[in-house]
Amino acid sequence: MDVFALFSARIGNAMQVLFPQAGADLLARIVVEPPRDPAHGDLSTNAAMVVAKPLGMNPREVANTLVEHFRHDADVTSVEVAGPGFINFRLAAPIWHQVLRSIAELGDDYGRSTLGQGEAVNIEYVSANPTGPMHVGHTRGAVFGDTLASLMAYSGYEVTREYYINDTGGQTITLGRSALLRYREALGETIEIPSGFYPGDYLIPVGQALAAEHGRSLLDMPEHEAALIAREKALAAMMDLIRADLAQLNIHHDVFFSERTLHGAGGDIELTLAWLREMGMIYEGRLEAPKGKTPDEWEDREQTLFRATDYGDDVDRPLIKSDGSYTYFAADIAYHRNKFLRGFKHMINVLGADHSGYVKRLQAATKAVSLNAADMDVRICQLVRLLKNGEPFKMSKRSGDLVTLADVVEEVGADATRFMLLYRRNDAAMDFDFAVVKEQTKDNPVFYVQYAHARTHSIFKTAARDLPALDVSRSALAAADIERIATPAELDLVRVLAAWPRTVAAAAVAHEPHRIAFYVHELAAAFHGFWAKGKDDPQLRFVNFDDPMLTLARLALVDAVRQVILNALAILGVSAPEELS
RNA sequence: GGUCUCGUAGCUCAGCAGGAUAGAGCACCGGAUUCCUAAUCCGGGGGUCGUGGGUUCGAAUCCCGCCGAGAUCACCA
Repeated sequence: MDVFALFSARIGNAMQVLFPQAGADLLARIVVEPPRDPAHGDLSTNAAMVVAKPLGMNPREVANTLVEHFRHDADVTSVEVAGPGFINFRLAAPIWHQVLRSIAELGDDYGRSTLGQGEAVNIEYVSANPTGPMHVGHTRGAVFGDTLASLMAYSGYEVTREYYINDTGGQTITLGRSALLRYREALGETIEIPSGFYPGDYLIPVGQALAAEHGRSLLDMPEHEAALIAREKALAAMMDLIRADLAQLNIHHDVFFSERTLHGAGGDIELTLAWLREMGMIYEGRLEAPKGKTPDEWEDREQTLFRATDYGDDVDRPLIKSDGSYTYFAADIAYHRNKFLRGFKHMINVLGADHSGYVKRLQAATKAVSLNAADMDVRICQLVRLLKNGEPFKMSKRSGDLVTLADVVEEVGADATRFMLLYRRNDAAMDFDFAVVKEQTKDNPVFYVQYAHARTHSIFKTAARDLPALDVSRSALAAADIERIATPAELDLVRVLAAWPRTVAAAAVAHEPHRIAFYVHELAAAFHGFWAKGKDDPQLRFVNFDDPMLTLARLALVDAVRQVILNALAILGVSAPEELS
């Protein structure tokens, strides 16, 4: 149950009855939300202010009419007009008790919704080039995309997690040639790796595998042929490497889409270009050189262009290179048409900061190939600056100067990595300080939240120790006399729990998983705060020797907190240990 | 030069599809431990929300100009 949704509906209905002259579009602007200042009550609505002016009425007059309507509502203890025309509600205890029952009943599903109405969403993230292990730069987008996918799935969307493999083009040839050098090395030659090649150690096993499989036979064929064989081996090995890296953060994709399958005669690129041509979205023309910074090798030539400007892009985009092959973007248009034809009307791409210039053309492509039937949201993850005690930090174990994802996970663990990366908005650059992340104090939000969860379990242990006769099974908790939850401090905690469904829905709509991280931190704080009240006032302790029934009711509250923390951490992909060592 | 993102307390950041006196953590100051894990809690000081306009009953939030920081700019993927 979502109290805000409940009252939003009730207030909407009341307004419709009381002010039939107000249109549906006007009523849609009414918001029911928790006031920023808790002193103003539990719920607040702007209904009167929204409606007043268009109806030529005084806001307070409208408000008073609505207040009269709710004055005798049993679920409302007080309702009053405030400020310029806000209406503040204070809800009766039974409403909060219903929230607790609802959490117990729904369990893992408390917060789950049908917001997405089962619509298919394709979320593409990571899509790192298969030329080496994952580095930190990829990690933020990987965690963000994975969590967004979980969030959307939890909110009723049919989510497909997709990875686009760039397994064609010049860099893959370079990869093949680099692997070939390692092959020679495996055969006993002393090699030197020229600049422009991939120098990382991670290609050594690929060279060894090639030697084991082919003996010396690759040496007898032309380099470019041997490189193609080496390329296949290397690509497969790199994808295995990347999958293993992602698995360390519990990130998995449903679909690995190979760019290569788009190419070739009768392939998607060819079909898409033919279709675009038919639709008049392609023409032959010239582009102006970019102003300010003219590339050295700029060549003014007539080329095949996609009318991206018709769909909001800044310039039209080339589709065919001077050597006759397709541009990367041509493949990307075909790829997004492929997504659309697979039934996705909602697409989300998670990209790194270096792709910010790519957003408009991607959206243009999506609009064009779907004839405006699909939407594309591009979430840019800004840079992560690695620090150690405030100093810029570099580690390198596996690949040149880069800090790898595996390095980070090894250093701070998967939970901390995920949580810290999610405890920021995606579109702001962030610092990631290893020293802080490794700390096990309240300065570290991961441990703060996990500790709150562990504490809920610890309370149950205490209860079992101190009141061994008390039945605290699931069914006993469900039958607890929940009305005993009545002090203001307890109800404040329930209020935080009540905000969970609303928080999830808002985060899903906005595509902002960080809100989940902030919420669960807030819930942990509310819980720790209530726990500490038991120090000053033993009556507020969860476990009360003299009153087993009150204890049981309080344990039901603790269980609800446990459940909601668990639900939030599940979306974030962070584990919820029952005790911290 | 174009485009995109960001600019909120000394520091790191929230601010929920414009709302009522702008919040949290760190740091700083002062408290709480015979008692459910002090891995925690309570209190205090500290901000012209970069800046100037505009829209609105109402702007940190939306629009425009300017200043500053970062990213990016055909034929790489």
